[in-house]
Amino acid sequence: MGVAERKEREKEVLREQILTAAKTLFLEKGVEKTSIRNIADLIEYSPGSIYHYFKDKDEIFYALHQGGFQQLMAKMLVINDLPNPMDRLKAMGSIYVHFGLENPDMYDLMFIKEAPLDHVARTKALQWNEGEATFKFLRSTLRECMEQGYFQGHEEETLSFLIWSTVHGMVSLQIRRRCEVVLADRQERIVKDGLNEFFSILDRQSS
Amino acid sequence: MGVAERKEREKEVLREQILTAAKTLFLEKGVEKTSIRNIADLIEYSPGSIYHYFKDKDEIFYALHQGGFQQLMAKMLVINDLPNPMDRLKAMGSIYVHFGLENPDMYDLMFIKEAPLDHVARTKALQWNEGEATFKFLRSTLRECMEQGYFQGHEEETLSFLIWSTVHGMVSLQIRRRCEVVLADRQERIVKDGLNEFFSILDRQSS
DNA sequence: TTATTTTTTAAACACTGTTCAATTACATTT
DNA sequence: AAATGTAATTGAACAGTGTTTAAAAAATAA
Repeated sequence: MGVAERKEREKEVLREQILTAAKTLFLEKGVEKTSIRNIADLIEYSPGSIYHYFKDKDEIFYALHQGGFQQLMAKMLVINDLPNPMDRLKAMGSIYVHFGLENPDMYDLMFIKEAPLDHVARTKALQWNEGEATFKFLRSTLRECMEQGYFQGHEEETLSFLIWSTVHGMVSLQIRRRCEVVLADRQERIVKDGLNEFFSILDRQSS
Repeated sequence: MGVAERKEREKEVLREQILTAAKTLFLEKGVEKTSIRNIADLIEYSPGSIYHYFKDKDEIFYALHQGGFQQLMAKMLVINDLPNPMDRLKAMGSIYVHFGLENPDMYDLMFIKEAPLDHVARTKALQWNEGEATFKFLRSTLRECMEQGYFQGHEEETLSFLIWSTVHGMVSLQIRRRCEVVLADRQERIVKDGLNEFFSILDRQSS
């Protein structure tokens, strides 16, 4: 009687096909220009059939953004090698910024676009788990830094938010093309240079 | 023979009507949900007529974003009262953040949305003048701070970008609903609290 | 008045996300 | 093997989008 299980698996296969097609199109054209009909064309199904696997377009891009968080988290895990928490904190910053610069569309979806958060808001009950897990990771690293005497007089959660904001700010200004304000020959390097300035400030935050 | 001038004025009046209608709709529904047909309905013209005054939708929202920069710049000018450049720098940060929190849709248009920069890119020759003027204002304030001994060992343009990124990061994470990661009762205050943590770090950057 | 230019319009084009009744495919029961 | 019931799939339709264009209307100039 394994037929129900088999059908369940087949359903999962098609769900993955939809996501793969969506990701392919999204990475070459962006979210807005990836239509349900485009996705349907690519997997050779009718547009309506997509709606048997996802309740709307936002849910598709929510699922893609989840994949992005898995990618980012996998990269983050290598910092566990570093014994010094301050080194870990800076490594997290580097990984985060590089992920954003190398995967601008995925970063955009994860941290700028409205679609994933719209989906979270509609399917109430849960919060934005993906962001929460990443933020907790930053918080715990910062806590260890504070235990070693860094950032005295600061509040852990607020300072975590401030640090996240700094790296997010740089990456998102770059992705959304607001770096035109700096000299043309600097635009390529401004985020990496900014990150190093940030590190030198962080280093000075010990007692 | 002032007829050409009169017609020029009349054309300008209608242009302003379009912008006023666009701003009204945009502030209550956002950019994406403000359609050319909506705007046309509001000013009681046909949709096609809009295109005699603006070459496309992006140009309309570019014009609105210009208005936002005028608003922000007007608020910024009051800092000239402060004699201490470090006070001015912090006041700029406060004004910037408060502007973003009080005018989230306009901030979004100015610093996050693609539309205005798409228009800048299409009408080549010029860069993003609005952003550039604001950035220069920050740079000159920071330069004065550095002349007074703050931020030694830092590079002016890069540090300006870093500071801008920090405040932009906080505001944009809030506007795009990524602040759900902090405790619910903190979400209202997290940006203002973060700004204060930032100020305390800035204060420590003197020799 | 006629001619010319400018402004305005309605219709069309090629799209979009989403819904839904009807059809097809498949598994279970008789 | 035939009939039944369920799940998957489809095509058409709905109500919208930005934009273009030929034609009409209005305003100005001759």
